[in-house]
Order: sequence, then C-alpha cells, then structure tokens
Amino acid sequence: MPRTFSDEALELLAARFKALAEPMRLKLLNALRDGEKTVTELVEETGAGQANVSKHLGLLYRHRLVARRKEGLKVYYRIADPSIFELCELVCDSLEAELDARRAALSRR
Amino acid sequence: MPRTFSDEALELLAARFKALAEPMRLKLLNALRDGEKTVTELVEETGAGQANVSKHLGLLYRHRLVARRKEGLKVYYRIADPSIFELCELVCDSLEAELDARRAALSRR
DNA sequence: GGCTATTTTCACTGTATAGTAATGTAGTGT
DNA sequence: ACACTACATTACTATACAGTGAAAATAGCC
Repeated sequence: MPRTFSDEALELLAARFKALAEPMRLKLLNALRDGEKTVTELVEETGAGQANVSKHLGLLYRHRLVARRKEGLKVYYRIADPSIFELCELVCDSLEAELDARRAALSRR
Repeated sequence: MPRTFSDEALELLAARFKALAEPMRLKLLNALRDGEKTVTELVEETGAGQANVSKHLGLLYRHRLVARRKEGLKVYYRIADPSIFELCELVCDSLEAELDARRAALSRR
C-alpha cells in the first residue's frame, strides 16, 4: 500500500536527497562509518580543503544526518541517521542492475 | 558487513541522488505509480510547463529511472526502477523520526 | 594578557541547472 | 501539400551552491 505524498512531503524528500547528492558529502558520511572523527581527521582522510569539509559537515548537521560533540578544541562528528547506509545499499543494488542491463544490451547487438 | 565505496561509486551514488533531488521529478515519478502516462497527462497532473516536464522526463530517462514507449504521437512514460519507492519510504520514515525528535526537543524546554 | 590550535564564517568565482518561451520535429488527418 | 497535435530541443535568465583563501570566532595553554 503506497504512501501518498503531499507536495510538502515531496519538498522534504527532495531536500534530503539533495543533501546526499554530493560525492564529497557521501565521502564524509562513509568516513564516519567506523566511528566519530574530528574535522581535521576528515580533512586528512578526504583530501579536501578544511573550509570545504566544515561547510559540508555543517550542512549535514543541519539536515540531522550527522551529530557533533565538542571536546576541548576539537569537534567530533558522527553519523546521526544510520538509515543513510541502507539507502546507499539500495541505490547501489539498483545501479549494479542498471549496469548489468547496459552491458547485456551492448553484447546483444 | 558494510560495502566499501570507491570514489567512482560515490560519484554514481551522488548522481542518482541528484536525479531524485528535485520535487518536480519526484512528483512525476509519484504520478507514474499507477501506471504509464503520456507527457500531456503528466503536464496536466503536475501543473508544470510542458517543456519543463519534458526536460525532467528526459533526465529521468537518461538515468534509467523511467522507460518510454512511443505510440503514434504520444509517448508513454513508466517507472523503470521500482526501488525508487522503497527509497522514498525509507527517507520518509527517517524524516518522520527527525520531526518527532525536533518536536520532542521543543516541548522539553 | 598574548599565543596557538581547531573550527566556523565570509567573500568571491565558477559551474550547474530549474523554469520558460520560442522553435524544431515527428506523426496524423484533411 | 497543409494544418494540427504531441513532444523534444534550444536559448535564455535567474538562482543555488561547490570550492577556495582569508578573516573571525572559540577554546585551551603559557
């Protein structure tokens, strides 16, 4: 039984997808899979600029996708919504199926 | 056991999320839940401009999220990847949980 | 108070894209 | 051939935002 989506619901849905629609943000989320990390650690791990990482983390935080904890000078970020990874798995499955289909379409001609 | 995501995988993932990160496109996909429809029908149902609908459908088509079938003058679009709706359900659940949390946070102070 | 380390914010540039109007294209009927 | 319909494409404007470097905030140390 499909849920019915109001216009506002669609806006919220789109906003969340938009928050996930950036490779850098996915990279950050992925880096947080094995536990909380500081901004500096994330900068090192991703190779991105520090201001850039901070901005992306801020956005993820506003979307409640990550949470943060301040300890002295450092700020530790962590995943706040583990359902993200289910999402990614689902999409990956679908992407693989799509690639398989394209491959099959190629070899068929 | 978490899947490991390469940089390319993250790009592909982000690209798919981006395709879903537009309320109008979600509206179109939602409108296609109950079966295939023509562009004109979708224009009427969404209230958007024809060129706009056509462009969005083209993008969804390139992403293999919808398929199309030409019959005379009309083009019938349909959902090509039903996993989209699982995605939306997942995100909606998460959004509801988030809203509940915010509500609770408000009443607590 | 200064001094350093960590993170955020600001100002800017470039790029991508949503929406729209006009034009193009293909099929249908006369 | 002409006109009409359905859809796609083009050209344009406006807006959003990623990335970057510099300045500003924040917190600990001497």
